[in-house]
Amino acid sequence: MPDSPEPKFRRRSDARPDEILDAALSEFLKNGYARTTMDKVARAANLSKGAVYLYFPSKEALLESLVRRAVSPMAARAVEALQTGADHPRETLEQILRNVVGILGDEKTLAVPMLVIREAPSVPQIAQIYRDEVLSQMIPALSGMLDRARRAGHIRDVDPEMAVRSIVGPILTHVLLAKVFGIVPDGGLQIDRLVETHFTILFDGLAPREPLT
Amino acid sequence: MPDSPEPKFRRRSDARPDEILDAALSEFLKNGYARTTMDKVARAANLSKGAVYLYFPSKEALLESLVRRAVSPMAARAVEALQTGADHPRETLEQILRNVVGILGDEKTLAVPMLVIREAPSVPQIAQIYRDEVLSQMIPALSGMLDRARRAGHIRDVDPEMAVRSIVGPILTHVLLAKVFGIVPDGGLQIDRLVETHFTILFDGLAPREPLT
Amino acid sequence: MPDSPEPKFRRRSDARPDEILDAALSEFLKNGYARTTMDKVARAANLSKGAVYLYFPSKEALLESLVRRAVSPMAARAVEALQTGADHPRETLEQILRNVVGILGDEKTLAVPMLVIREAPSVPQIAQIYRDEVLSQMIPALSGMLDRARRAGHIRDVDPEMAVRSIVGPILTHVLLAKVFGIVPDGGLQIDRLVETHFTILFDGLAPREPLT
Amino acid sequence: MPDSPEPKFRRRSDARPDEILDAALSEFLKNGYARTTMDKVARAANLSKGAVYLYFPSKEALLESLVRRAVSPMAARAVEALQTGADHPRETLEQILRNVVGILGDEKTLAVPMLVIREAPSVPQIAQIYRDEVLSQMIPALSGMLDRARRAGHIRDVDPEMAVRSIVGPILTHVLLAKVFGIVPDGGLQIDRLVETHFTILFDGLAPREPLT
DNA sequence: TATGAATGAGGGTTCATTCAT
DNA sequence: GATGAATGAACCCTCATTCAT
Repeated sequence: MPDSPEPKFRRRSDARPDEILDAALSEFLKNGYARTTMDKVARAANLSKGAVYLYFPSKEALLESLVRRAVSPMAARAVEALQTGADHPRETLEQILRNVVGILGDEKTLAVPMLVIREAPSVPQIAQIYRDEVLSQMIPALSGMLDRARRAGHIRDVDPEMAVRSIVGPILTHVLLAKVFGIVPDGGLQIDRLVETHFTILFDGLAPREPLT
Repeated sequence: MPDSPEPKFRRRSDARPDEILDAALSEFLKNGYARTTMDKVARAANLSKGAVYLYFPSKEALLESLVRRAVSPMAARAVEALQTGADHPRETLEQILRNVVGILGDEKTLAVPMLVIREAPSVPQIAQIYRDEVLSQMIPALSGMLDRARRAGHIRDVDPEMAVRSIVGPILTHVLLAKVFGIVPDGGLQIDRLVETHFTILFDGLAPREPLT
Repeated sequence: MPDSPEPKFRRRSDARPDEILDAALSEFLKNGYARTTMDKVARAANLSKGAVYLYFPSKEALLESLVRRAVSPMAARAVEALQTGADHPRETLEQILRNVVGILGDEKTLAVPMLVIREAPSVPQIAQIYRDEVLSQMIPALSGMLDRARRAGHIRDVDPEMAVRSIVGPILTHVLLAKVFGIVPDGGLQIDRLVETHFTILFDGLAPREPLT
Repeated sequence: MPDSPEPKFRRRSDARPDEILDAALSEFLKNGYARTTMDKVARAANLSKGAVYLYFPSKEALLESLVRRAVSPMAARAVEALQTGADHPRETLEQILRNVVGILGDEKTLAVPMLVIREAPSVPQIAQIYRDEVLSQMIPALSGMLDRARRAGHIRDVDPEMAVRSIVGPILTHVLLAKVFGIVPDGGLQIDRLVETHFTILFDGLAPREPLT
């Protein structure tokens, strides 16, 4: 990126807002929303503090835009998940989880949910956005699918609403342990190992085939 | 007008620090660490702003102490879990999870982990404390127990380290959905419904006894 | 005021708010409300910026308090004016005007109305306060008195509401010319000369006793 | 999409500065000088922010030019007033006051003096301009005329310099009450009613022809 | 021990002004 | 001439921390 000698004024970047959001996301993740100054965000985007306000009216708007930007593709995935393999059992779930796992590989996509979890209590709007745009679509899609699978006899008779927690919980936990507490298995995140174990348990349970106890 | 109906001799008590921590926890929970002023904490503890500094040298020390205080009993439970039902399978896990679930009912105990998750990235000490004092004991205890159970043939051949995520994940997720996003099943948290479903899946899996696929 | 060596913390001045208001008034008059920074006000009151906010929640509150403080004694005078010499003519007016003129001598009392005139368009509250607390009492009092005097035959048949403008107008103009434009008669404000001329014209008019034209 | 219905050849006109001044005046009136941004002025003149700086070097220059522009015709009127009705009494004054009253009807002409009164203390230049170009001509003209009238026996023996305050004061007051405080007689400004009362008092005084007191 | 007035270092935001295009 | 993105200096206000009492 060899700008000749620090061009003081870059020109017409329609990309500006996105650049700023990227910078903001990175800074917010590093120190949290409250501890991040607009100046830091600006500098991370190679801009002056004032310039950020040409694109976003406030710090909160920055956070909100950040979430909104990430939410659209997620909503799309949710709808997709809803429409695919209607009442197939294992394959559908596997596909959905592969999707979810794909997210984990992409730092930037993962970053937003992490941010939302952290900041939701102080900035309820973003919790609401996330809930309305992502969760309120994803969760019913999942539990709906589980319910259909259950009625079709593909899975056992479980409470679909709660079963959803069993499906996403282990993965969420794995990520939280790693990102928040730095608890990572030897040799990296090892998502594959996680997913394999998760699936084994999810479908077949821990109990041996011939119940012992 | 020194309020006469107040207890006659002011307890110069050693309870002061604890009262302050209680107040701090309650305020931090309401608005998050960053948005809570020392003055609010002080007033919630029926003290003046300056007095808080007689017991804690800084706001961050308050947070750290808060975590440290909550961590001791948790560590104890972890050790306990480690020692009880050595290699029994289902019963031990059930007992442990009942323990965990007990925590969920207690707002105050739950509050600290929530706080840690939120503030960990900006205040690495508390993440460290929590990891060292709680997680680093609890997780190996769990996975060790799983490993023993596996070797004894009580459970199937799964990766113990990952299986831990499957055990606590659904519960953690349930709580996060509720506390962060306000996603609560009709009729309240319904921990019992959660646990029942969780156990069914955890031990027996989703797949019907006579595998279909 | 010999403070030994700059006592960093002065103690418990119930006079603080008044000191701050005095400082604010002086600064506002010098440069106008908008151009005066809170820091300047604070320094003029020998305080730090933050300390001002212990007494007044905002810059606007400062201005408003300023006006309110000045308005109370004025309202009192208005009531007084209303009650004195019911329908006497010349003497009453003379007394009232002497009152008004007394104000002109006191820089601090005069300062507030000047401030209000300047800032009213940008801070409508203070215009409202001044109108409600002072003018709405003073003007009807004056015109009421004129009306009674007229009915009693003590003055000629003039429109009382408009005549009020003729009574206070010359004095207000004299002050505005001096304070705003620096147009002062040789030898100072010379209020006496003003009042004498004003009264001559007010009661007897410019026209010679035996009309010439 | 260069708006086609717009006039075909953009007037690169010399009218630009005047348009900008018109816009500035209108905006300054609405919110005061300090609260008006250059951007608002520019937009009100259908220009970009930067373009305003092609015509005026600073915001203050805008204000100063505004005053200067308004001052020329006023000075002309003053001179006119000075030369017409040399030593006639009532008629001359009446004519002059009609002139002044004419100004009151024109919001735009009135606006500048109002602006000057507000901003004078912080922008001494404009006070000076106004004083030098308008008041320093108008006041001596008036008092000179009064002096001549007095010596000719057309009016009584009053101090001409102070009598000037009696002439313009009531009108100025009427306008200030209305514009600053919103104190307007029922049914509008009613300048005619004001002038009639003012003249009656100015020439004949309040006292009954046969003095009572 | 306890108070709370006071400090002072920012933080978010605004806006006059500049300048590459 | 004209634009509008960009700057940067303040400004208002907050709040953790200090300290005389």
